Amino acid sequence: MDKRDIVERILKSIKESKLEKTSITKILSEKHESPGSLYYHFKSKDKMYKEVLHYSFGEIENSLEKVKLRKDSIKNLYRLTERLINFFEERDDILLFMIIYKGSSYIKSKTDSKRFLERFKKELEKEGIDEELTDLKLRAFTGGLCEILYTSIFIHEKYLTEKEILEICELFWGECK
Amino acid sequence: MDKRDIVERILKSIKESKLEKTSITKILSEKHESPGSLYYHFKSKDKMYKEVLHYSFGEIENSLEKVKLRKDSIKNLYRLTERLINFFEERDDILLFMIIYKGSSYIKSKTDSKRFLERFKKELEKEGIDEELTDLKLRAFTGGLCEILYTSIFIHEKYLTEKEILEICELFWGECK
DNA sequence: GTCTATAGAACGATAGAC
DNA sequence: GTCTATCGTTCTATAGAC
Repeated sequence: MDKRDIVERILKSIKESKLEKTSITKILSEKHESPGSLYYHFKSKDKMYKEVLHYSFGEIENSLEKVKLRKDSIKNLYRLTERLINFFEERDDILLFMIIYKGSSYIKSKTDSKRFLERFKKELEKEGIDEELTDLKLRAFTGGLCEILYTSIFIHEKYLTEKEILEICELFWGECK
Repeated sequence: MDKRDIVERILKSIKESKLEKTSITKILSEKHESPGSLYYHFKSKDKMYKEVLHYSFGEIENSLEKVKLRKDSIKNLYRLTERLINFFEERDDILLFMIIYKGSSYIKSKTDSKRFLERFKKELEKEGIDEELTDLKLRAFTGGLCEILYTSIFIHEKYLTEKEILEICELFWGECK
């Protein structure tokens, strides 16, 4: 058992049992382990959840960093969006956590600093849109995308079609010339 | 104490203490009441949360119903959006609940039937957009709007400016001619 | 319809052996 | 680094008096 293992188990448990029913007792009892070993790695449940948040943001960033960007800006936004969608469809546990973590008492910090959005931001800056509008757009994008993916994956239980992905891109980034 | 009172107290507690720390014991102890009276009104915590969801959707619907619609469609979408924003700024407890309820184990139903979106849908239909795209747009709108409002109200602790509201409308509904 | 009292389970966290 | 055992608290829910 290591930190990463604990974080992954918390994500799994949240997806299956939601926030209130995700407990230390529970994630241990599955594999008949003991709390002692868990508290060796983390001092408290607070610290565990903070690590879950940090890990989740990190995974998204890592995934986006693999996208090779070119010089023509709009296509870059399309590529980044596509990758983000693929990531969340693979890691629907992280998707759910991204949506609901604001409701957890274990994450008290008011920061919502989504560093992974920086890559999108840089592309938008190339187009010369003023910063305030860019931020608004990016918040609309993350919120909107998460809601769309949540409904598709968890309610309708299917992935987005290529057509839908294209429509999302056009909605937020404009038409691809 | 009646059903509505209990629901309001749960919303208040979630806003202040988040999901895991919102308990029957807690919402009672504030006013030194007893669990007996609470369980007279609701059979279980599940039922209470279901009522919170139902009540929250209802409040949004009631608020939107007061918007007088005219024949020119785009302005109607603007008016509805403005009212929705005003509502959520007044009822930030309901806003938070709308965002995070998916993470609660007490709300097991997979329905996300947001009836309050029907009013927006009808306006979009007038423009002759196909239904699939309309649904996508509406999901993007709700998710995006909630994320924007969450960041503004809970992180930056301020309301949206008129300019920002206009930009949101333009982003989702196109320019107002 | 609200109270007191309490059952019975689950929780987070710790101490100390190995 | 993982184990067993357990402390003290809090939880949902119920029974029965008023």
